[in-house]
Amino acid sequence: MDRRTRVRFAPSPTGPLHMGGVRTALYNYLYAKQHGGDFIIRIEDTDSHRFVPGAEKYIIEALNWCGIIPDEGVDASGNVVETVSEKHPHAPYRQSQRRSIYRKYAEELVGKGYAYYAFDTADELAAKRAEMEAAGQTFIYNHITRKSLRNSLSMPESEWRPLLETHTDWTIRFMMPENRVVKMDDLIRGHIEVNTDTLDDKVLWKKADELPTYHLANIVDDHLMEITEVIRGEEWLPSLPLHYLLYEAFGWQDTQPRFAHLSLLLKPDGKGKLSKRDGDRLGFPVFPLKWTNAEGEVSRGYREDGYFPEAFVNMLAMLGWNPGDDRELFTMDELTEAFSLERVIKSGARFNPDKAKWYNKEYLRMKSDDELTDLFIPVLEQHGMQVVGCAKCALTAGAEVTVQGADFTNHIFTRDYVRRIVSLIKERATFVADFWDIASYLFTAPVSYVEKDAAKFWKEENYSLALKTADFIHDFKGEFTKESLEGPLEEYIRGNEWPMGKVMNCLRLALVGASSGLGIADIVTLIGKEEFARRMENIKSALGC
RNA sequence: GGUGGGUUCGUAUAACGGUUAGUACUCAAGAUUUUCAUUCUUGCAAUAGGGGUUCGAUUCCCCUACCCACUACCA
Repeated sequence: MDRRTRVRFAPSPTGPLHMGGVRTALYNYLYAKQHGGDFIIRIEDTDSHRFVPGAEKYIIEALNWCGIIPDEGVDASGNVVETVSEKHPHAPYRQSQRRSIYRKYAEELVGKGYAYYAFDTADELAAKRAEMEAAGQTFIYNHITRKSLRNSLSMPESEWRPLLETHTDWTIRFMMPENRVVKMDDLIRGHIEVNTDTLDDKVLWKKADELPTYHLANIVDDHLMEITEVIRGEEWLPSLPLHYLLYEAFGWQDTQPRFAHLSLLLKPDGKGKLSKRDGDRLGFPVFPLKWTNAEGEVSRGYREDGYFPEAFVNMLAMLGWNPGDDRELFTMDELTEAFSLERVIKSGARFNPDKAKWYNKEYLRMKSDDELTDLFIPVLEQHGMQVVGCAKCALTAGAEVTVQGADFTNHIFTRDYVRRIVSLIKERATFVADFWDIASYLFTAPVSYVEKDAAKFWKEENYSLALKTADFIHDFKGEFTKESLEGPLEEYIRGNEWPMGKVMNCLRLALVGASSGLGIADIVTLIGKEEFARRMENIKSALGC
């Protein structure tokens, strides 16, 4: 009764982990941490036909990026553990490497009369299914049909026993009891009852691959690994009765885990569950990390799109769960503290890309200027800018001593210059990459002027005043900082009774190339008088005066 | 078709059986600002439908509608 809490995330390496899968892993992780228990990773690769190279690595890397670190099943260098150790007592954690242990459990069920050998080929069954469907009926392999099919129940032992050796693709099927009501409890959905007559005799083990199917492997491993709660997707709810019956057949009811089935993530619009196509269609990632498939098709990832993992995780956590009050921003530790399966929503949650962006924006403004500067520097370098005065940057010899803040002709800037800009623009951005779009004019002079804005402001009655204002700024004798310039500048324009908006926007046009951006005092003190003068000359020759 | 699950503003969600049905995102308007953005204020907008039970139902029960999942020797 006082068992240590142990939960597991058991993905199938058939492709990149979908954000819904990340959420399932997250809820498992939060549950484990909250109860001071273990979070285990197990790779369910019993279907060799659907194996995708690289998928396993992707899944672990994705979880790692999200801060969802397994206690067991994956080692410190991110590899799935294959050999038993104190920390990983249930190795291997890949079902394909556990194949030897499943057959005996399947045979045990046959011996106890809970399962039987079946010799029908997949083709035969498919034909039968098609035949009955054509007649408007549904084929189910169950207590009614199994008598007329080829198996150890319908054939005499003398006939089927030799087939075990000669036949290469027989299976072991679970013998679903007749007309029994299975009573189940789900931590999220409550009590559920299902009559076994609606269920079929599921394949538990297949000779052709010498491997179990999901159902058997899952139950055996959950039992062996002492799993206490199974938190998984809603698509498993229909097989819950089978799983209950399997625990019963093995006599493992005492340690049977409790189950919680999570609802699915739905498309932002229309009907159905969220798919990769929705992301392509509506312009958002559905995968945590970028993924390139065998055909070379690339799927974008939240990481590459510039999302912070904390924001992504926070957003996912709130999709189908809430703390019961109005709080929306949570660190992983706070989520661990507040999480509860009781407050997980039963209905499907429609994913909202706008909300995901909002989360990132919130996290971006919580970051320190230094941290954001570090992230912005690579973006600047991609745009051909060079930043000096930081360990990470490639330093041109002597550059640090010669550059005073900004060198526009050589595109060299000090880290401090970048940091000052970051602190001014961080509230305007959703992603770090936005910084460039917002502030490129602080690194390189505008090469064109937005036509609409130019037409609106660059008129003689305005720019004649702006030119005089530019002279005033140029001749300003005080300390050339925003703080000391701003007041006198405003005073100067107001004192002359000039239209503030028009004058400022003419200057802004020259400095930014558009009528948007930071305050004029901010811009000129940042770029310096020299660059300011150059940009005034540029606009005069470009637009005339 | 069968079985199971689900249904509160456009979206995510809150509401011991008693609230003017709250909050956030989006959107719109206004204020502030030298522009843009930010910020602030305000607004738009929901209990799927029908029956019960009850003094009283978003909440409990039933029916209908709609949505989703499952219905493989895939997970």
